[in-house]
Amino acid sequence: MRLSDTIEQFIKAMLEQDEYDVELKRNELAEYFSCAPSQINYVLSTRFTPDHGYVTESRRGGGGCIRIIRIKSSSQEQLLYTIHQRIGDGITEQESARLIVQLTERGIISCSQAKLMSYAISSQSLAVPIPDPVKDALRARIMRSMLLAAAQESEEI
Amino acid sequence: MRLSDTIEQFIKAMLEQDEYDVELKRNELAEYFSCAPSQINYVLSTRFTPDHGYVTESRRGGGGCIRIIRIKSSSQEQLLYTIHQRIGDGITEQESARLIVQLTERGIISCSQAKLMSYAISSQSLAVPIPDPVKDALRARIMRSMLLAAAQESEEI
DNA sequence: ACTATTAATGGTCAAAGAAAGTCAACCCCA
DNA sequence: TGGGGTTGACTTTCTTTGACCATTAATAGT
Repeated sequence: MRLSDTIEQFIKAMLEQDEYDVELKRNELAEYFSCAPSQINYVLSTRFTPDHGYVTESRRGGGGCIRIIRIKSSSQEQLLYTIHQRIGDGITEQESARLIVQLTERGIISCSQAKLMSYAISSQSLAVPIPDPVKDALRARIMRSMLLAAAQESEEI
Repeated sequence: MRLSDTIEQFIKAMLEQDEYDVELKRNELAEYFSCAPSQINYVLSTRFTPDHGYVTESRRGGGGCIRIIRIKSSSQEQLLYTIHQRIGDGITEQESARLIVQLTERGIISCSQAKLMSYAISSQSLAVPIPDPVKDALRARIMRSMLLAAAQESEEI
């Protein structure tokens, strides 16, 4: 079995117990598996991405660590996945607005969240000198991030 | 846990009780935590700045001490306005993070809103090929928009 | 009283240390 | 033989410490 797979399973086992999230030391884990620390990054970036239903955070420096948060597989996550598909590499303001309305109507996100999202990706917000295609790409990224944040929220209840 | 974090929490716990401000002896505190006195300065300068919602004063010489004051805001609208002013033409991810934490701690925005904002202006979101200064400008615009949205929310209550 | 000295504080800054991130080269097997 | 897996050199970020500096209160000397 590949080392990466072993590490992946190890982390998933940790998440089984802790349920919601897990904190780990990159160097300790690398030591434990006798591999290069960057191997851990590889595992995270190939198996613990939002697409896989996870978000990661980290801190450098003394006492630093990596935190892996699982987004529960619920109807929310399914929806997020779908939306993920719908957003793609770029999205216009109108398309975003439509998505936001739909999500609100289905009660997946709150009105407060909807408003924040709309404002965040409004043309007002993005009124900086960059080409339109880049703006659409940017809007897509911001939307994805915000939906991820919302997904985490809906799970913490 | 990091020493700095421990000291930060210790000070915040003191502030909880006294509500408004706290006076402490740098050397005593350093002694208590068995660290270099300058560690206290580090904690103050990284976690108790005006950006974090605090100001500090100090007096040297015999009987000298450090005073940490929590900036009190007259009203939510006032604070939102102030912060709005503080954003200017550009803002980094870290500065934004500080603002968001401050607003959350004061109960002006919810955790849900805070998370959404953090994610919206994360470097992840803004990972498109544009120069850093433009990113900072963009982040400023998005932050302003989102704060505006939040302000409208809190008005409606 | 007035000044000089000393002791008691806190401040600054740069270097060392302790993580994690990045990236490109290599490795290997289906 | 091409794409996923592995490694290590280099970078970035955050923390901790210590040597040296600045200021002030207390005290000693006149």
